[in-house]
Amino acid sequence: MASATGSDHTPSSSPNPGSSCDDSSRTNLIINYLPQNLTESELFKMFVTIGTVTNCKIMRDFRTGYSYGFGFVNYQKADDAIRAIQTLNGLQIQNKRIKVSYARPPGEDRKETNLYVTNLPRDVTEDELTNIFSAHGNIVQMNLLKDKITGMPRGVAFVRFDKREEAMAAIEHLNGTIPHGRTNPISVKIAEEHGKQKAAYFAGWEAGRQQARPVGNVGGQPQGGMVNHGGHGGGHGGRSGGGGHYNAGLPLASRPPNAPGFVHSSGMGQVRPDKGSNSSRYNPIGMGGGYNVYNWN
DNA sequence: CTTGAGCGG
Repeated sequence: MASATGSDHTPSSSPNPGSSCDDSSRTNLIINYLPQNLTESELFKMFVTIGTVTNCKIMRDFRTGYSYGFGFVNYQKADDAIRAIQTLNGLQIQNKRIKVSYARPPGEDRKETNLYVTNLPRDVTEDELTNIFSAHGNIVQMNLLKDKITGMPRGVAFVRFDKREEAMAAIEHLNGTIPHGRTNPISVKIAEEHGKQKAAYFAGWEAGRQQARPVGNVGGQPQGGMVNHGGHGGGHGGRSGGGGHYNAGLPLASRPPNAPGFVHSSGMGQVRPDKGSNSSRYNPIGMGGGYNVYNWN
């Protein structure tokens, strides 16, 4: 590497820019921390500035259309994917800072990588958490929960690993153990994911609450109103992955906040406070090599 | 008792 010969180190080197070369592992990207209101059309518009996009998808709840805040973009050329990471990773969009990194190869186990950690010392820091958990794998994301009212740390955290085996190793080695210099053992287990359902339900409830009084329906089905907005761009310019249906005509959550008749519940409404972007959170960005842990900047 | 949104079609 160090030899300073002319060295045009074209990595992937495209011998035939028109045939085969289907390294989906080098062209497929996952985009994290998308703003809730971002549409696939807007996502596509951003990434097509780099190169030809063959697929663009934002993951949503099936029933409500509520965005999960991440999506996929597949490029035709691997070089464009690299440039997209270099150019768009960490870009601030509205109240979020998106992350652009390679998507995982198919077939890999990507479930159960998120850990729910409780009974932590109240004064634990992200640094300390990182030190403890990184011994068992690549920490991809971390979130120290704080009390909503007092703002004080709750001794609860989420730690997401890259691979499931790493998460399992962390459980094996850390669950029930006492952190150095402490007296209480911490609890480490797989995080439940019912939060998705809750958010989806909440979005559906929020969407339907303005057109029918919650008389007997409180807690019932979201009963949305077939809004079906969504910037259906239609084709996204080029063959943007045939699957471009946004949820198949279901109650949508993407309701304009200023829509007529929209009641902004002043007490608790707010589908998502959004917590002021990702400011004080550990959000390492994977660049280059794959989905490794890197830092912002 | 578990966040915001890190892996689909």
